[in-house]
Amino acid sequence: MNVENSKSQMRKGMLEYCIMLLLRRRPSYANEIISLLKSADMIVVEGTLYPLLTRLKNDGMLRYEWQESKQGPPRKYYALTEEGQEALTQLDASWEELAKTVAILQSGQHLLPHTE
Amino acid sequence: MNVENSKSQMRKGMLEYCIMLLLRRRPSYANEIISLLKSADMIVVEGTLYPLLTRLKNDGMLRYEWQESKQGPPRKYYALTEEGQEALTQLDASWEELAKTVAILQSGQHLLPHTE
DNA sequence: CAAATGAACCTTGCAATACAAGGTACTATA
DNA sequence: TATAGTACCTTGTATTGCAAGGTTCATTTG
Repeated sequence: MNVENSKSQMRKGMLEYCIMLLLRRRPSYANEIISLLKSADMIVVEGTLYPLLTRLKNDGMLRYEWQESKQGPPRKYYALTEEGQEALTQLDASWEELAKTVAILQSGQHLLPHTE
Repeated sequence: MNVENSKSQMRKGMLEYCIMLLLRRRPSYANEIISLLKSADMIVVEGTLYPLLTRLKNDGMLRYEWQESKQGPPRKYYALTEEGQEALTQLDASWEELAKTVAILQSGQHLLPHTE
């Protein structure tokens, strides 16, 4: 992921950002991520999440580790890499900017001098 | 546009919202919208904007009106319809929610009780 | 007055991606 | 041993942002 592109990505979706925020706290596996996001009122489904996790892993943002579970099959725990942590820091900044932009648009300060 | 769908849309892009925010202030035409968004640090290009305006118009959110210009060809001024204004109010609320969700995720309050 | 420039409009094709739907494998329980 | 539950993943479709290219009209310039 390059940072130039991040604002563009952010326009499309907050999802990557939200998932990385989750993983900043602690490693997690797909079904847990879905539950956690649901508990934060953000809906995600498997068909969205799996490709996204793979994408982030291929971009070097995440790595995973198989871990046995006491109930059911083993789980693939994803965690942020060093690179992922740095990227996330930049996404934090992008989110700040985006929120600021929206605030400006909401307040109407975007008005240009009347050039007519 | 149905409101059920709006949060989903918002995940993908803030663009519709931002454009409707602009038009809440006053009617505007495509090139001006691009300039205004640029001045608010949000990049949009023609190939994105025209289809989007058409979509919003077809959904009943916008209407337009031709207006002569002192320089160059006439301009198509877009404005929010009644319905568009109502939808925008709901988008305001969706944005609130999204921002709150992000805040929760940033703070780590999303952690579920450890079910192991 | 012809040509170039600029400002407005719009369309087409591509790539990314969210989601619905469906599929596989392992574990535990009935 | 069959069913349910939990985990993994893939495929196909629809949306949509964007790059690139195209048209029209008015003004300016050669």
